[in-house]
Amino acid sequence: MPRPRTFDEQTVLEAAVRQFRASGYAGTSLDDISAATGLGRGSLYASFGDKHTVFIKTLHEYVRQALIQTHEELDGPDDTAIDRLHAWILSGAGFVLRDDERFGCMAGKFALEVGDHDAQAHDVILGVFSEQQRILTDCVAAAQRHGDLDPGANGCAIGCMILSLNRGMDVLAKGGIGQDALDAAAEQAFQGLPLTDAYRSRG
Amino acid sequence: MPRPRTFDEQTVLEAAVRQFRASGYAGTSLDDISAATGLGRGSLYASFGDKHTVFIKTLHEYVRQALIQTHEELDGPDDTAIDRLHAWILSGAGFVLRDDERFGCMAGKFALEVGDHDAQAHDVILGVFSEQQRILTDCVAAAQRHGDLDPGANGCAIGCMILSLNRGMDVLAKGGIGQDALDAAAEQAFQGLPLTDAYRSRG
DNA sequence: CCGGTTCTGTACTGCCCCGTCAATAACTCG
DNA sequence: CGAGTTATTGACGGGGCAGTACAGAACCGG
Repeated sequence: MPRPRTFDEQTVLEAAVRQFRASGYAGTSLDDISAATGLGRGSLYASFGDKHTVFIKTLHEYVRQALIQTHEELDGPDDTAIDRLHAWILSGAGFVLRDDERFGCMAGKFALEVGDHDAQAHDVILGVFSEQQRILTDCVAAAQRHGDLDPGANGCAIGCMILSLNRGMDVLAKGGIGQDALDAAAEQAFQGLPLTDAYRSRG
Repeated sequence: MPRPRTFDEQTVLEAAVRQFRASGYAGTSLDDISAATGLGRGSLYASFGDKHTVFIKTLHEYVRQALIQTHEELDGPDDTAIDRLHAWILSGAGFVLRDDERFGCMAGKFALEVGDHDAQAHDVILGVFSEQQRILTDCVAAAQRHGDLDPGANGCAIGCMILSLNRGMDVLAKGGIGQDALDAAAEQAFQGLPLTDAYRSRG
């Protein structure tokens, strides 16, 4: 009975994510989204609502994928938890540069652009930051259980510190600070964790 | 002979800085700037050029003031260098919240918004980040001279790490992460510096 | 008091943008 | 094969935007 859609909702959202990440919220017009997704303006409105609704949906889509990725990178057995943390900290340095299209973290970008005056976006962004911090804290706890990190350390503070560092590296990388400096800073931060003698003598 | 200006260039630039920080580049119209500064559009064009020129000038103005402030906070005698570093790291946590108008670092904001496709802005931003990193590195060196930090440590990496952490805290604070968590993360980062036994036993 | 020079405000133009609407196309069930 | 339902397209209107142009106001030396 009904005419079927000719587009895949997921694909459209991913294109919209790229567009918003490239141009920001205020800098992206509906025509841009229309061009990026291949959908006409009418179809966009019919299927996704107005510009702000599209934006929130793309933000949700990004968060969904980002959290999947963060889980993949940090969840795992206790005995390699410290290695996962190490890799994650270092990866932050090259995140912007490795990324195919040189985007940084979308949540970070929009925390600064619309975090103040867009309550819906703020909620989504706070959600992803909180969850990433939680995943990091879990990974720290795993490393503590395995005896690689001081069991008396404040895992929550360490998680927040690592997350903060990663977001900051996005900013500096976008600002033009070189990868060498960021790599050295990341390694410095890792060495500053309360690593146990057991880990240091082994590593 | 000529009719004198009724505005102070500095004051106008400061108002423009506030406006751009509040709304971003794409989100700020010339009417917004006109309203914020009290100048008509004609005066703006005659005195400051077009929108992008105004923006670059405001960015320069911000950078000028930010670097003055960073010098004030970090320059000083060797024996209190470690305390200045400590205070600076902790202050990053409350930067956004302490700030009267809850802005974060302007350079960080625009590194993410226009860093990719605005070469002039990129240069200014890279300049302030590089200089802040240098000031931090100098302060680290001072603390090393005084025996509070391991003299073998890589001061440049530490400076970059601290700067990265500060920019990241702006992002997380804007994203809604609470000040308590950020304070704890900042203290964690400071304790992770290669502090000497001499400092720890004293402090 | 007056003229020249500079500043200031407003009105204007052309463009883009958001959101909507009506007409058209595609599909499936009967 | 036709009718009803839904997707899609392209065009339209109201509004805001950047940048310009022009007329008037303010000032100061003579």
